[in-house]
Amino acid sequence: MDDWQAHAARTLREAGFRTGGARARVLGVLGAESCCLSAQEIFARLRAHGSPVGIASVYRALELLVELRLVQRVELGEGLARYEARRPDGDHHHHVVCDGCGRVDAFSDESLEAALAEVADGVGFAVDAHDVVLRGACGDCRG
Amino acid sequence: MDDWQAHAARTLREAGFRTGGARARVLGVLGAESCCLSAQEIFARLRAHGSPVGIASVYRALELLVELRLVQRVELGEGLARYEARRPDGDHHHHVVCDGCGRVDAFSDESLEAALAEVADGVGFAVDAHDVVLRGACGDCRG
DNA sequence: ATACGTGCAAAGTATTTGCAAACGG
DNA sequence: CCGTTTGCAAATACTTTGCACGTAT
Repeated sequence: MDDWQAHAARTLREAGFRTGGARARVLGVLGAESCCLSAQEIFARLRAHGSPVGIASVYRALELLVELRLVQRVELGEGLARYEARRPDGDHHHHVVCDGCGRVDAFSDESLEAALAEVADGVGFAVDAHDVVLRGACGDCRG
Repeated sequence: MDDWQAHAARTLREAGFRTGGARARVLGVLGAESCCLSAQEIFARLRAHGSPVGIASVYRALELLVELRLVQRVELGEGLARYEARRPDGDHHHHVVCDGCGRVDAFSDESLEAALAEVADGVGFAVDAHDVVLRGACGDCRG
């Protein structure tokens, strides 16, 4: 569970980046959370924790982590971006969003992944990531 | 091809909305375009065409059209929303985005849709829409 | 005539950028 | 030490809201 954080820190160092300070604290927050967080949420948690981190540093750290493929950027139709750790395997999932209350659940499915892999070969791009978002009404909001 | 525009106008009227003015002009732009446009792009086209439409009206029209399920809202990771006509059938597609140059292509795949339909039954939500975005390098940007 | 729609301008949020000070190696 | 990283504040960009005027029905 903490594996990812160590892996990410090592990858950063190997790529020539320093790891002290804000960058490491962002890693800490993302590593502790299983699902997607917004930049503002990460910022708020760090501040609540007493870290005098700046919002700009959070954005810069996230941008770098996405570039290094350590973090996945996700958009759920809220007009903001969310970020989550890209863990080695077994954890790959997608999201379903409630149009009524905004609730977000995660799901994963083998045959969906298989279909996606096949489609990726058909388009003319070298695909290295994908996102799926389902949209509808959750149990509480149906009626 | 123009079918959708007429269908949308009729749906609006039946739902009790008036169709003159900005609303109709937004329909015109969306109906003429096969792929996703941003609110700002729609606004720019109308202005270029000489229509003194306001950006707020474009956003309000799009919000309404999305609510009536006449338009699909799409996010491709650019930090803005895109919109495209929801045509009856045969036109359902998804997008693949180049991380290098931002180029967007469309694709569609039967077995992917089948997998999505099956997954939709498994989550606890009443799913009524889905989005898939593939991300990678286009032919020109690979190297 | 009257409620709905519209354009403009101002406000609100998320995100980016410039810069001097702080910091890691 | 020296270049990277950071926090702050200002700037951008997209989107929403308030309001008075115009318009379809």
